[in-house]
Amino acid sequence: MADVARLAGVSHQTVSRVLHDNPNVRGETRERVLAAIRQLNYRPNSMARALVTGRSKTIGVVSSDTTFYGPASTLFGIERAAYDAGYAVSVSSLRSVSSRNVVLDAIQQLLDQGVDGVAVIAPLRSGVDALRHVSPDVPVVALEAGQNATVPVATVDQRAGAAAATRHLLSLGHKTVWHLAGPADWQEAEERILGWKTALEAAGAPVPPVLRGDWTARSGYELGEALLDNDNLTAVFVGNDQMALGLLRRLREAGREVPRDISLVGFDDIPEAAYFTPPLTTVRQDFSELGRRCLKLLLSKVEGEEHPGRVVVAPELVVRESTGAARC
Amino acid sequence: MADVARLAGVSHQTVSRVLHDNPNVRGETRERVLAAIRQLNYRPNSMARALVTGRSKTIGVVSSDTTFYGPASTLFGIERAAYDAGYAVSVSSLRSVSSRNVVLDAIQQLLDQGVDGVAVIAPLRSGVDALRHVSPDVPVVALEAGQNATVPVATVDQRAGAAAATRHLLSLGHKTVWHLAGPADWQEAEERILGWKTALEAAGAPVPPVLRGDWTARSGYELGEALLDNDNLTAVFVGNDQMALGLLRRLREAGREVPRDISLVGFDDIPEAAYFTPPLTTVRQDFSELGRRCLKLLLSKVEGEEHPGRVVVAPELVVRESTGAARC
DNA sequence: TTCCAAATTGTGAACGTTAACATTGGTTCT
DNA sequence: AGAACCAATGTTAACGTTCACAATTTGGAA
Repeated sequence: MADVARLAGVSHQTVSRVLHDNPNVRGETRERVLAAIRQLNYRPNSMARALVTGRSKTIGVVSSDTTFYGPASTLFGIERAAYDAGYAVSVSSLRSVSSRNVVLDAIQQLLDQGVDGVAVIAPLRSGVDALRHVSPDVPVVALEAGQNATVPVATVDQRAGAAAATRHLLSLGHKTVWHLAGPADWQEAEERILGWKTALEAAGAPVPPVLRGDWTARSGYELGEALLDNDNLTAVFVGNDQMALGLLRRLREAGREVPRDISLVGFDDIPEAAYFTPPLTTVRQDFSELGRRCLKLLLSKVEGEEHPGRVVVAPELVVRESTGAARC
Repeated sequence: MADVARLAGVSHQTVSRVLHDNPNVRGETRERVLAAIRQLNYRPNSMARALVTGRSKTIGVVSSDTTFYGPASTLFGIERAAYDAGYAVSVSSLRSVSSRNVVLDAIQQLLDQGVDGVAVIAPLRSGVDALRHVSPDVPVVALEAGQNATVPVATVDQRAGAAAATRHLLSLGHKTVWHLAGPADWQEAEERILGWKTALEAAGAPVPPVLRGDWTARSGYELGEALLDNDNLTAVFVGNDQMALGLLRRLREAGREVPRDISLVGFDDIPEAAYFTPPLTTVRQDFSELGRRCLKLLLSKVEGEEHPGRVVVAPELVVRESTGAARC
């Protein structure tokens, strides 16, 4: 910067002013500085800037498992939103969310690293619990966390999605809908159970016991066993598309045809869902929108502005061919 | 830091020395400083440190499409390796790799942001081409780039994987193997074609024309059409698992059974592959290993050390139920 | 004791930027 | 004409580290 100033015959401060589009610079001077910048191929040093301003224009994202479709898409959504807002993104993925300290440590590490704020993709209960221990003045927002979080939350309305899926099946004439849920410590799994149960009760339908999977296709396959024992089974709302895939496979092996014998609804709308056999009816989450809203929330918290404690994105039921009318 | 020094009754430099485990500090002094650090809950400012050392202990990753399984896993692999090496990771995902400037701009932006080095997940030809224009002294390594790159490359041996898949099918008695490839501008797609073709030629089998998909299940489904026209078709090596899924669906619709009528091999081993109908034989890539090797390569380039221009990770054929002996 | 080397600690100046205030010169107003 | 302002620019001091030395203390050997 000193070099640029010297070449342009001005002080470093004037260079700084040109860089910041400060209006109090004569047009001719500005041109001279700009020319010097180009000639020397000068790039501002963001570290020095961050050091003096206390702002790094970087946000941190701590994510549990970036190989799952949901977290990965969420991360991607945040990244795009951040880029558009002129922010860089630093990620920290946890190998396990076992102890609550893991989450807190990751946040602290990101903060030490100089990020302006942190978004925590905390689909697990334990992760949400950890957030209870961050002091309210550190700029942290959570994604996919439940109601009772102490930090601002951006989330897709899981309950509404589950309810829509359940109502869809009921409206096709099914007497009731079984539910193959995700692991108990996943917040989303609980929300989906709640939405499913509420919809069932509202329709006066019996509420079957909840089956627990672990989101993998394998668990969907294995839980198919328990489901098959039951012979008045005609409709299943599955907690995510992968498990639905596993279940689909198990049902086929058992000679049950979808949707003729059994109707299935998944959750997530992974890109492959439209190519399952049969194409899967599922609930789509808009991760781009979620990322945008999350970032907006985070930045307003960084700026210390007024902000809502919770933003909610609506999911969308995508009807394909895995659901059909109940057999009489 | 000044506060810590004051509280411990030493100079700031001594605090710095304690922080760096410098041996020339008396044990008792070290304890006093450590106590002060704890008491004040002091955290070193990484910006200030980076400013003076010129090292930020951060690497950048530019990635094309983090929603595809390959790039996402690669990113995750790098992140883990970086974490273990004490490095933070800053990501920059491109919405499109259309123009070559997009890649260069992303690299420059990361560099401006202060990263020590950049790993480019550049599966597209255009991305690789862009790398030709980065000067050899900027610490950049590419992943999944081809042979003719001018920067160091870490990659999975696509050719070996494709050859293994093809040989597996030939060994089951199939007269030849068709190939459903990825888009022409994807480096990996070309490498897989090359491996497939080489294996075919080595076995003296005829080489059918290459079919081009775009990695999505949809394209696999649609290209099934062209494949079905051909009636001496018994084996297909598909460029990735998603397309295999789509093809699987198309074959089922056409009444062709897998593996009885047609054998299929995919590529990637996505978590769902084991739960396709039937479970998919595929080629697994070890992304953790790739991430580790890539990081090692990048860091040695950052340090200006001696390093190999190219590291290669071996893939692994995973045999499941989508492949069987050719019908006589 | 006396002195030298090693071990320990301290000092001042960087790193590259922005913030706050000071200075200059030219207008405008009275 | 003089004061008072405004626009344009410059000056100095931070920000929180590390680096290169300088200064002090310590422990033995002479």
